[in-house]
Amino acid sequence: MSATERNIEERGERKSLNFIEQIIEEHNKSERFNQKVHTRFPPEPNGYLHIGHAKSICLNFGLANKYNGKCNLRFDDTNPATEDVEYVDSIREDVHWLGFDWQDREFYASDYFGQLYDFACSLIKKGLAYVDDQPSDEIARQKGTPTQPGTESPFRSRTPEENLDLFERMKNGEFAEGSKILRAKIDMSSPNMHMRDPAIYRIRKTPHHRTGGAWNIYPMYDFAHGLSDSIEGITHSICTLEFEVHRPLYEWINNQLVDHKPQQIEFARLNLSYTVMSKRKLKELVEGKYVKGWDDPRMPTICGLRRRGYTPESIRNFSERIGVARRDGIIDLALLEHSIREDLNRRASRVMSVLDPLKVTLVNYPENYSEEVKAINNPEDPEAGTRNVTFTHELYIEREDFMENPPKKFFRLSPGGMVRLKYAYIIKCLDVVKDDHGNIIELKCEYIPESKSGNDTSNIKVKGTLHWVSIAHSQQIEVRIYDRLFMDEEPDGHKDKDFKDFLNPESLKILKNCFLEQSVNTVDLKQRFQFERKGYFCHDKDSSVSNPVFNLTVPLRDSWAKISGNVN
RNA sequence: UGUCCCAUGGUGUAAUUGGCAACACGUCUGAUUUUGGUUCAGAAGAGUCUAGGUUCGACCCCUAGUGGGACAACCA
Repeated sequence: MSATERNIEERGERKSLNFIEQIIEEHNKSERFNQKVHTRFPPEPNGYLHIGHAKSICLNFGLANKYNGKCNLRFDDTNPATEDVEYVDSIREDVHWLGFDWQDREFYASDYFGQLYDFACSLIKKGLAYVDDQPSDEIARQKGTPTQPGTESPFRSRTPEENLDLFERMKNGEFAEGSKILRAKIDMSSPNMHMRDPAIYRIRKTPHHRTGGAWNIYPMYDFAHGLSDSIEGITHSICTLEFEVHRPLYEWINNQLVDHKPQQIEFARLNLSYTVMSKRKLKELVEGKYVKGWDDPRMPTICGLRRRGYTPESIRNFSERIGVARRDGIIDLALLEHSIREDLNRRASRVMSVLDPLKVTLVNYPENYSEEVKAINNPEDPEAGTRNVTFTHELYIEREDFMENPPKKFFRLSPGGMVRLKYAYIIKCLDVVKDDHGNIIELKCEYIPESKSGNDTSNIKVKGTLHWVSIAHSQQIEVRIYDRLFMDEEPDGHKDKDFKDFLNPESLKILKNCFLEQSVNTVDLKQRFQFERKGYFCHDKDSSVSNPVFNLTVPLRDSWAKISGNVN
């Protein structure tokens, strides 16, 4: 656990409990679950996990951890038509990567298909479930509307014997998909639509990714979920707000069939500004090639954030900070960015890289000479030590660090102006070289020999310090600059517009002419870097030996951008 | 013309009913700084959706209203 996490936790323990913790502590007082806390994270393996899932994962595992309980990983795989092992693997990887361990408790709703079938039979025997032969559209019609009661199915009064027989034959594959369905017999006039004889088992002849062709019928979510929770001894079944209206059904089913009855608790799902979070929309972005895949660094998926350079710790801190409640809202993306900056500031090695090079020639520095200057790897961490960087008469600086006609508060390089090259010398700009089109292509500068970092006797005070690389001692790299994927705070919050209308055309900029100091070995890189004065970067999997690629994780805060009006 | 949930600075969360409200992010000042980063010091910003009620006392309890959300998949 990090110092930040500990601080947050201590603050939390000293102060208030979130509403779920309050419920748990009430249960502990009343001994409802014998002081036990057992949660589960129940993804459906039909898509990749995103930052919203991370909130749920941190919540479920975090609560278990806090109350000395356990948290299971359970795949809610009751719909073979949409699910796949590809997703199972990615989910497993993502939960692990986030830092959580479910030990030997990796379960699948499909593990319980046998038991679930038996439970359905008992429901039938109790006269609380029946097989309906009507087509789905007819059943839907009879459901009524939220304001009008439904009507009862003509098959509602079949005898348990007949239902049992029919249900068994459904299982045996005697009937076509959609021709019959098992429904719970509850109340067609309930104000809660979910209580109007909900479907609990349907015929599906699609092979299941785990049970293969063993089953011709599959339980519906409402039937399988609560019973799976009960089977696993879950005490607190935490889910998002949209399941709130399912809670009466969740409880009805468990009340009919089992002794151990978990408590379902709903919380508001995470919404992040400038992004979309629904699986459907993320899938649309991937399939429509608006992004390069589920792990595109612009995606809010766990794998996308990972590739972007986010650390598990930063995501855990983020979920701690956003809290948990029952009202929906939108979290400011700035909070996520703050979390990763905070983490990377502490641990990322600083290196110098020029992303938009402008050549600087030091006219008074010997041509065939070079010196090694000492650079600090991480000012936040003395243990990180130092490294040497080579200094010569031909350098690159950042193009934006020079202005021919600078505004007042610009304290970088300009004609006649002086600036320090970090860890090296102060230089003075003597001349601006332009091409035929008037573009600046080079600066002729002189260096001040007495100004060398470490033993500066020049007595010159400069306001700016620039990063740089020696042209002869740098390596060319590709840098991918990412910005928010959407230009609107709530891209899916406009009734008359498609969320894709707000796609940011500049969400990815590929810079191929960047130069990185030689000290960095760009082969087989796992660590994250701060490119001085620019931001945090990580090595991308698209890298090759001849073309190293770095992703921008997040830029440094930039108060100059605010002053100069170049705010993102 | 229904049922249920929600409502606290810009954003997100707090506040054993009992000191006109705290924390984080964001914003703004200033200091430090060989990263316009970090750090440090400070500031602005809500009187808790509205109206009643209970109470000596309400962000908190009750009622009504308003606003937002959820609910009619053989999805989860």
